[in-house]
This record gives sequence, structure tokens and C-alpha cells, in this order.
Amino acid sequence: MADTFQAPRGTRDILAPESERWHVLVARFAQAARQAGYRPVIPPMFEELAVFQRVGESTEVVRKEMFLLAEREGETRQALRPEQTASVCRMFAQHRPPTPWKVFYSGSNFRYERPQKGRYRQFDQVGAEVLGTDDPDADVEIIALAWRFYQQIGLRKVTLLLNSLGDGEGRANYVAALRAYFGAHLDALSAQSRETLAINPLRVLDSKRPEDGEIVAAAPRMVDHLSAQDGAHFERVRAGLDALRVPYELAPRLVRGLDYYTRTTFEFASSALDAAQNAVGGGGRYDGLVADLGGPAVAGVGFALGVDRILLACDAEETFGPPDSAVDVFVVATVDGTDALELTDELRSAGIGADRAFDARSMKSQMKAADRSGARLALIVGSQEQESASVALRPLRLGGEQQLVPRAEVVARVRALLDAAGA
RNA sequence: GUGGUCGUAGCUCAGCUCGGUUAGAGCGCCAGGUUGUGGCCCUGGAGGUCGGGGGUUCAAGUCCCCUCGGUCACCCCA
Repeated sequence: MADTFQAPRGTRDILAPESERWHVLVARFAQAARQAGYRPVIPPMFEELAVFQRVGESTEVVRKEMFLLAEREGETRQALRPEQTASVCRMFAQHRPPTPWKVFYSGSNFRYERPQKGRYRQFDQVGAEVLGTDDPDADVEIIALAWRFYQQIGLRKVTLLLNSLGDGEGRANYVAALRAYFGAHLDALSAQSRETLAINPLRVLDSKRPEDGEIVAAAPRMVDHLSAQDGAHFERVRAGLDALRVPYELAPRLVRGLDYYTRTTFEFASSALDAAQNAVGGGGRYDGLVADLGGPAVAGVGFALGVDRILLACDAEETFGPPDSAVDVFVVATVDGTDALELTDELRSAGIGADRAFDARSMKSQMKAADRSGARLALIVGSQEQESASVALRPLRLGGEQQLVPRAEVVARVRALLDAAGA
């Protein structure tokens, strides 16, 4: 036996019916975003490594999980994208579109990490971003867009966790306060947290290690260090969410894995999933990122939602099943197959879903295939029908008797039957 | 990157503890029963080098080692 191959580690093949729900999900998201005035962008799958390094030198994503492409002479180092916000900001810096620039996207990202359920090396996200304004209403619009989308696909056990990380002086003061606080309790911290502390004190708040629990819980809170301006911004975001009746929980310890976030920060957690993969989406404001990428100093806010995890949550909540994939009509032809070829083509051209069997199987076999296809109607052409230039029309999942119709009238008769049944 | 656990037909699994005839079941698939008609039923068939490699042994799906992959926790994140 020849060597067999399998999908690379951390990737998976998505077959129907899973692939069907996947497509519907992405289409629904696109529809929701377009309805809110967002337009699609299609960033490249890879960028110069430096673009992604801007999301934070201290993050795992950049330090250990980049999918680097082989370096070629005379070219800068490139990497597969680990997320798309950085690319969107690079696009903005490069093309300088009019603001506010409201965009959405969907597609795969790549992170070289150890795979687990709901965590893959190639994973898909849908996301939306607003660049060019720091109006808190934009934050609210973004959050509401994501929230309504979860609602629309039937997820009920999603919680919005909200925080503000502040910016500028307030943020600097807070980081200093955190550093001092954790520094004073060094021996109570886990070894890993002590390392993290040296790199980015904010991320120590993220620790789930039990020995850190107590000390993290008592750590100073960002909300107490916000500047007057950032505090007002956050108040306005909260008021907006209240006005839209989008429920949220304040999460003063919520920091996110990417360092570019400022001010509003949020995460969507599904209580239907295990803690390891319960983050079904997240986002926030990144007011300095475009400038970091060589663009103008414009503000930005956005989110990304994990397609794989959303579908996992849908399974857990038993919602958003695969769409009906049945074709309308199945053509059974036992004489020479040309009838099947022509009839299916005619039906499809008329906008009727049609399928057939191959390999000149027996009528019984073709009828079984017709049944399995889920078609509501079978069209049968045997030698008798062929001689009389007619087609037998047999209801499979419809009421009524099998009838013989003239070949020339088939499409019209099929349509009439389907319409009658559909109504 | 660390630790645990699992890996037998397309799918779900039995067999492994105490090595020993041609490795089984259900579902699915194909064909026949019905020489022109699906869903139910009956009969038969195809399909597995037991994830891969090495070792122990007269003998390995069963024991040992390595490796690949899944999965769970940590880490991190979507």
C-alpha cells in the first residue's frame, strides 16, 4: 500500500454537512455587516513579518506562534497572518481611504501552536473594524453588531465581558501600579507569572494558575486609574450598550492577548463550552496601531469572531443546524443516460435543483439514489417513456400519483408541482 | 513548549487484563430477492498489513520502546 496522507497537524477537512453550515454562517455575517454599512475587504494571507510584530512583541502569537515562510534572498521575512486586524490597519495606512472606514472580512488565520479542541493551527474568523474615529458610538456599534449576530444564529449562552484598558498616561500609571503591586508580592506569584510580569504586567491578570488566583483578584483595577477622558469614553460606551439593551458584565481583569488594545476591550464567552475554548470572539479599540504601521494617527475599533468555536457553541446549544441540502428533482434514466444528461441540464437552467445517478445503474438502484438525495420528485425515463417521448413524474416526498407527461412539458409541470408543494 | 489519555473496517465500537485457529458486530456502501420503480424486510458481497516503525517471543491487535495523529489540562487564544 502506498503511503497515506492526512490533513496536517492542527488542520482539518470540513465536509458536508459541516461545510454547509459554515458557508451559511459566513454569509449571514456578511449580510449583517453589509446591512450596517460595512464593506468587505480581502487582505492577503501573508504579510511582512514586521506587520504582525506590531501586534505586540511580548505576545505569544508573535514570539512563538508565527508561521514563517521560507526566506528568499533579497526579500524581507514573511509570515502567514495570525489575525487580520494588523492587515486591515496596514491596508488603511497604504491606501488612506476616506473615514470612517467600515470594513468586514472572513477567512483563515494561522498560528503555530499545539492543537486542541476548538484550537487549530488554521482557524477561521469573521470580523469587522471601524477606522478613523474614536467616537464611543463606534465601539457600541461594533459590539452590538457582534452581539446581534450571535443572537441571530441562535446562541443564547454568550456573555459579553467588558473592560477599558485606558490609554496614555492613565494606562502608564496603571501599569506602574500593577508592577509595584505584583513586585511587592513576588514570592506569592507563580514562576510563569513572574516571567510575564517582566514582559507585560497587564498579562499577569490573565493567569489561570490557581496559585495566582488570590493575588490577581486583589490587584489594582484599571477602571480606577482611567484618565478623566477615558473614563468618560467608557461611560459613554456603557450607556450606549444599555440603550441598546445589550447586556454585559464588567470584567476589570480582562486583558487580551494582543498588545495593541487601548480603552474599550471586550470578549464574548460561551457558557455552553469548556473554559479552554469558551472565547468565541473578542475585540476592542486599537488607537495607536495604524500609526505604528506607518499610517496617520487614526483610531480604530473592531472585533474578530472564531468560526470554529461559534459552530462548537452552536452544537452545544443545539442551534444553527446544517441547511437543507436536498435537490428538488432526481432524474432516473435507464436507457442510455443521455436523457439524464439533457433533463438535468434543462432543469438546472430553469433554476430547479436537479441531480442524477451515474454508471448506468439499475432502475432500483437509481430510485434508491433518488430517495437518498432527498429530492421531492423523481423523473423516470425508461424505454417506454422514451418511445412515447414522455417522462414519468413520480412524487417521492410529495403527495399525489405518478403521472406521465410529454417530454416537452416536463419543466413546466415540475415547476407547477414544486410550487404547489412549496406553498 | 509541559503533563495526562486514546488510536481495531467509511462511521460507532467489541476483542487487549491472563500473547495462540481464516480479527468481529451494528450502521453505511454494492448486488440480488422484485427481468421498469425508492423508503420496510430477507440474503449475499466488497471493505481492515488492528495509526506507523522497531523489539521481546516458537507465536503480537494483545507485552516493551520510539514515532505520528486525536483529545484533555496547563500555557495561550478565536
